[in-house]
Amino acid sequence: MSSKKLGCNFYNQKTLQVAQKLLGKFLVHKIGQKKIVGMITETEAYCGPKDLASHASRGRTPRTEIMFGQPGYAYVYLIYGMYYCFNIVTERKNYPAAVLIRGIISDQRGRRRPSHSSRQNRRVLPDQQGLDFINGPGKVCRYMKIDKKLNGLDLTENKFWVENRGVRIKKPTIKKGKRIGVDYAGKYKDKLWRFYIKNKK
DNA sequence: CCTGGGATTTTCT
DNA sequence: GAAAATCCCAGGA
Repeated sequence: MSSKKLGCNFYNQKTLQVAQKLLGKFLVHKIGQKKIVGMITETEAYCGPKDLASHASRGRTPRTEIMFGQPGYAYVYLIYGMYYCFNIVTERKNYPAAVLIRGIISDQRGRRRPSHSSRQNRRVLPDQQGLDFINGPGKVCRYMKIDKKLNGLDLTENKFWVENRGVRIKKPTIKKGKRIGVDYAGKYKDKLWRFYIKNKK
């Protein structure tokens, strides 16, 4: 079985590298006896203190402190009052960088979404192969049951991690695009720092 | 196809 | 007090 949890060394590489290498890796969240699993299909890189799209570009704040920490930790924040976004901290301590997980595929067909405010009990629509495509950082967190309690968690421990199951994404199947929702970021807004697997978006 | 607005709360100014 | 690394739905063309 080639199923190996990614360690600190993996995350301590250039963020643009980590963002691409995370495609095809599996996110695992263990809750009691159960695991929620999804294969990562879309990521975005947030690279260093000068990246105006990054929360860390305005320096250390209570929220962004984790981005300045060790690689391999979870950075989870709430946006628009109702959605969480999950990132993985990359690169060395004191260099603020992270990869946002924007999309996954799950093989757990027909799961009900966790109830959420007034919108309850809607199903994730499976495709013909019985896979659930989950596109968007807010939906990834809803599906994986990621919330602020996981902020600051060490992803090399045994609660929430990323593992390699031997899926290899060939270079030509990795597509690049502009990051989403960062029009305010000046010359950084058009960087092609979003990565996704061809035909899995 | 497109545009616009509501939900809801943390964060920074 | 405004904006935010979002999502969903309604309405018009």
